[in-house]
Formats: sequence, structure tokens, C-alpha cells
Amino acid sequence: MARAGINAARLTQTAAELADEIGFDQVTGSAVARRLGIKDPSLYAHIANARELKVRVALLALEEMADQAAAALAGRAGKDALVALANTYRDYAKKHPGRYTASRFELDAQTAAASAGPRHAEMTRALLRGYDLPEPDQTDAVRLLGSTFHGYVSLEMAGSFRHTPRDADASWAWTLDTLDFALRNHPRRDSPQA
Amino acid sequence: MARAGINAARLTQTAAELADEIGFDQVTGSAVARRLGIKDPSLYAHIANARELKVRVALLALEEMADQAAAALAGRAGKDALVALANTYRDYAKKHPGRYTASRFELDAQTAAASAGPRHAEMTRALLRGYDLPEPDQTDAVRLLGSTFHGYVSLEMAGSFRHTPRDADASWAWTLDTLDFALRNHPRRDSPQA
DNA sequence: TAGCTACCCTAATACAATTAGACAAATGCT
DNA sequence: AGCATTTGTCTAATTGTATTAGGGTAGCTA
Repeated sequence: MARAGINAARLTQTAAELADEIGFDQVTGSAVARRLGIKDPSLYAHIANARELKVRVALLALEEMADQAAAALAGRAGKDALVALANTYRDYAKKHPGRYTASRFELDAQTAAASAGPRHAEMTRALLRGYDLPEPDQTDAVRLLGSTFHGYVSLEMAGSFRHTPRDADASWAWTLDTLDFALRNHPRRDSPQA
Repeated sequence: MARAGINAARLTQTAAELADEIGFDQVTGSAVARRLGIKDPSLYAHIANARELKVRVALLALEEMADQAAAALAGRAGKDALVALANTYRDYAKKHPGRYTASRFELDAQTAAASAGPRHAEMTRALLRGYDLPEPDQTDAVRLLGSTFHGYVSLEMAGSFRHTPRDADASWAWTLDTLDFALRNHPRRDSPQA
């Protein structure tokens, strides 16, 4: 049989496309093999198991999002930067729902540490420098922003906002306004007294 | 063969327990049947398919959380109520991680409408009356709170906060402080001019 | 060009989901 | 109690996914 020219990157790419089409949870090694015109067992020349395929899609998504976030943040600060970062995630999820879901796939500690995951936290932290928060508030704010962005995107993706007439874009804008307001005006922790 | 005394409720209960032990994604009809000492095909006398089992666990979780939220909110208002509601979700997720994950399982529109899901939104809305927001801000705030609560809980559950020394409880408290502050002080939309 | 390695295949196993059909247990009617 | 019906469980069988073992060849390498 002729060589099919498969490698782990192509499997990952195909799995990512499939995820966006049919949902990350529906992605299966068999489906990927089928789409590439190879037999299931051939997968195992390139990946260890089906889980690795999902992990690779997760890593791809984290990296794509981090790259897009970095591009969106370039040259921006303050609320501008906040909005740019937030929209990067939301837009990515709209365009690549399967990959976005993949990005929430649970990685083991080492894989997570080596992934683009930490870059996201770093970018959020960088953005927050514009708000001049003392530690540990800055860390808390990183968590608040990550939580709200992810929560909003995932609820919206799940359709939770479709039952109320209010436009999801408008609520999103209001949410970002509110976060910006809160971070700018949140009572600062007492500075150490003299 | 003797009757095993199975019904849909017992299947659901068992599936929920299993979810908390091994993770919602790992719950399988076979595993539930195994635990109950029956054969796989016997499941189908009680449920239509494996998806229904997951849907039922999701509905159970939504209802348990709604009941606990209602109890926690009783007699509270303002920030007190906000904290009580938020902690209900976070505590439930800590105690029942599999069920919590199940509660995010995507339901079709009709099932979702008939579920306890809407109660959650109503309770959040009720709580927000203490903040006296005009519409559509109130709706936006419902979405903000839902997003932040869910986002925080799901990131924490996924271990995203374990890599930074800052205590997750402390960040949570700060987050709730910040939301309360934002909702109390957020610039109100202009009232209609005379 | 002989051989090595990588890659793809077929064959086979195991587990999950599901359907069909047999049969006994519970239920209910008379 | 006696009989019919419904219900709950089983065995057998099918399909799809994940995975291992082992064979054969394409294409590089010496």
C-alpha cells in the first residue's frame, strides 16, 4: 500500500476541523482515520492513543488563541486591551467551537505547564498592569477575568442566553464595561502603614 | 430471573454517584448496569438510550443546586445573598464534581425550559433586585454573575488555580467583593430625560 | 543494491450501545 | 384461585470505537 503521508500534525489538524464541525466530544480516532482515508490502526504509528489526539487538539487551540490574543493586545492598554483580549476568546469560540471546547480539556500538570496555557495568564497579568493593582489583588483579578470570559463564552455557546430577548453582544459589552469599571475603582488594599 | 427493582430514578441516582466518583464523562450505561448487578440491555426498559441517562443526571444536578440555592437565599439580601448563591454553586461543585459537570450538559431547548435551569436565572434576578438595576442592565447582570460563578468554579475544578500560590478561597472572596462593588456602584444607565 | 526503518495494512480482542426476541414475575380482572 | 396482560430481565447478536500483534512494502541509507 502506498504511503499516505500522515503525521501527528495532520491528524491533529483533521481532528480540530472535525471538532468544529461535529463537536469536540464527538471526535473519535475512527472518524479522523476515515476522513484521512486510512484504517484505524494506522493512527497508532503517530499517536499513542485516542486521548493523545484530544490533548493535541487542546494544545493547538490554546496556542492559536494565545497567538491571536498576543496580536490583538499589541499596542493596546487599559480598557482597550481588556476588550481586545476578551473578544479574542469570544471570537475564537464563535469561529472554532470545537477547538474552544478542546481548550478546556483537562491536561495533566506537566502538559499544562508546557502548553500555551500559562501565556494566557501572563497576557492577562500584563493587561492588568494598566489597572495598577497591588498583589495579591492582581492575581485575583487574573482569575476574575479568566473566569468571566470563559464563563460567558461557555454559557453563550451552550445557548443559555437564547431564551431572553436581550442581545448577547450587548450584554457582553456591558460585562466588559463593568469589569473595567470594577478594576479601575475597586477599593485598593491598604498600603502598609508607616 | 428475579426482579431487580430498578427504575429510572435509581439508574439516575447510581449514575450521579458514579459521576462524582469517576467523572461525568466516564459515566457509561454499562458501568451503571454493572454497579446495579443487571445486564446492559435491561437498562432499556427504563431509559431510551445512554444520552437520556446523562440528561437525567443533568436535571438532577440542576434541581439539587436550585433547591440548595433557594435554601441559602432564604432571608438574605444584598451582598449576603450574592455570597450565599455563589457559595452554593461552588460548594456543590466541590462536593459533587461529577454532578456539577453534568449540570453543564447541553439540553435541548424544551428539556432545558422544563428543567430547574430557569429557576437559577430567576433566583439571580431576585437577588439583583437588591442592587436596583434598571433593565436591560439587570439581565446583563444576571449573565455576568452566571458567567463568573460558573467560570470560576469550572476553572478551579480544572485545576487552573493550582499553579499560583494564592489561595483559591481568597481569590473567590475578592471576586465576590468586586462583583458586589461593581453592581452597587456601576454607573446607572441614563434615566429617560424629561 | 542490501538492508533498515517507518508506515500502512489485515486480523483479532475488548468494551460500550443498542435491538430482537424469549420467558418469568408481577398485576389485575373475573 | 385462575388466567391474561404487562413489565422487567435475560441471552444472543450487531455495530462502532480503541487497541495490540504481526505482516509486508516504500523509500531512505550505507
